[in-house]
Amino acid sequence: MLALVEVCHANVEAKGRLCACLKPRALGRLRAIAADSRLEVGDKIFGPGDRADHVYGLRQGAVMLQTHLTDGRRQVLSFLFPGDTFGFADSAHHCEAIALTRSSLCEIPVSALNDDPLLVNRLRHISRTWLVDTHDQTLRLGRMRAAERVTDFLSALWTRLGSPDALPLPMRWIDIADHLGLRIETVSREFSALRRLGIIGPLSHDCVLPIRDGAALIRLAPPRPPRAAANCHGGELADAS
Amino acid sequence: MLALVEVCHANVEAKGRLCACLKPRALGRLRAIAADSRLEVGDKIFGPGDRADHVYGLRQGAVMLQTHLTDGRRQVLSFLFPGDTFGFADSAHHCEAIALTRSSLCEIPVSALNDDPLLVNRLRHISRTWLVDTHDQTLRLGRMRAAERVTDFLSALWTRLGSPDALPLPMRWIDIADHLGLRIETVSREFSALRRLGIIGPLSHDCVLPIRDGAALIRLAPPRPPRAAANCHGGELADAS
DNA sequence: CGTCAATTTGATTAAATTCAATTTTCGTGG
DNA sequence: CCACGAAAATTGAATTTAATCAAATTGACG
Repeated sequence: MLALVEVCHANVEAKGRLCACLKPRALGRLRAIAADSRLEVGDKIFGPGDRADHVYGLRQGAVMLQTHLTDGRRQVLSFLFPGDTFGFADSAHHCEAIALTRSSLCEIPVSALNDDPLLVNRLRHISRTWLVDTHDQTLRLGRMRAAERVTDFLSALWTRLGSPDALPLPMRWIDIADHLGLRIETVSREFSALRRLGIIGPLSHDCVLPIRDGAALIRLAPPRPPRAAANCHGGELADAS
Repeated sequence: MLALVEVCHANVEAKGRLCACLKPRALGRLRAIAADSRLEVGDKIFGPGDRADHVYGLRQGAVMLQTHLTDGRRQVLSFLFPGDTFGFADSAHHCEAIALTRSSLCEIPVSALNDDPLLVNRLRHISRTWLVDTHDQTLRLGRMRAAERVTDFLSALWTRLGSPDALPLPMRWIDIADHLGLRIETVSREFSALRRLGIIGPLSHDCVLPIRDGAALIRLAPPRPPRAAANCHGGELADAS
């Protein structure tokens, strides 16, 4: 089964497709060492303190990363979708990874990743993408108001998933609230406002949000300065192939 | 001149000391390819869109990383101190690096870093440290109130610099405000409150903040679950030496 | 159909921002 | 060395935003 190839086509702007840009031979090696696993809703993939000896590629479903304060306050660090690669950490993980839906992922032992220079480069690229992404989130939390956080979150996700007609939102409001530094009520109010404006439709039974006016969604999010186009085939990857 | 060795001893918990854990031979190689540069207050090291062909080790002084929205709102992503390594990015930088004080740093061409597997590992370790750090900041912005952000920021910095009697704060209030997602007035009020409690002293002329009661500072910051001790000599570095 | 959980909506409150002065600090030049 | 002006920091209201409190509504599921 060509699982890893499927992953490659899963979504255009995934937070790192491990197998992207790999030549057939390297892809074959990767396929040989990757193990499959299936998850039910709420399953924990790893938690803080767990030994970080694998990286994970999300094939189907959705996952979130989160941390807690000891008093229970929670921050959802990010939502992961098919194609995303995660689990980067030193000896131990510092956050928790939870399946939002029934999911399937492939686990790759980090030891195996050190052998192939192409993969090492690929991983480096992915972890840099992660850093940029996290900085985006920092800006969102630090300098945007509630309505902006919601529209920016939605428009970023919409763009990342390739501007589809409907956005999968497999998480609950409370998860979005804990991601955006807001309360459930505020998230609900902002979604209601967007619905009233005709920008989004009502969330369907199967947790899919119709995007009625993507352009307006992007217009409502605070604009960032144009970013140089990141080319997956360029940069440090070139000199390794 | 043993600049990179100096860097190594600069501070205990730096956001990555590139030369840490290097054997003499590798250190020699690194020293051979590193270039020095000196910066004045406000100097830009790189900006968004600039080609990311070097990584930087801060030897003396202080630097901040920041991003902007087009309407001018700013987020200070992090403050860097001697020993910190920065500049990780794909082909282009996505944020701006500005010298807070007269500084000196060493520039290392990324091309040179790919040769030594020990350095590659070291860089991987550092960029993971970065990710953890950024996630800490996400939690701070997303789930802490103003007073907590300030005490958590100060106590983290205090710990990172080795619990000194006085903390160097070479940035202006506006920079701290833009880092913590607050306004200058709020930052000022919180510092005043801590001063009234006798936890900190008045900021001295040379931008040094006396820490009168570090234990109280840490007690006021919202506690995080205990984190597994990260050992610089352990983890993935072991299998490369 | 009834129950429980999640969401939505409204009213009130608390927190931080904004606005508005002052005060302090710092650099410059007399 | 001191005076002056500009910039930064402090402090005090007033205002705004989002949180909190409190129902009411919707929806999933047995």
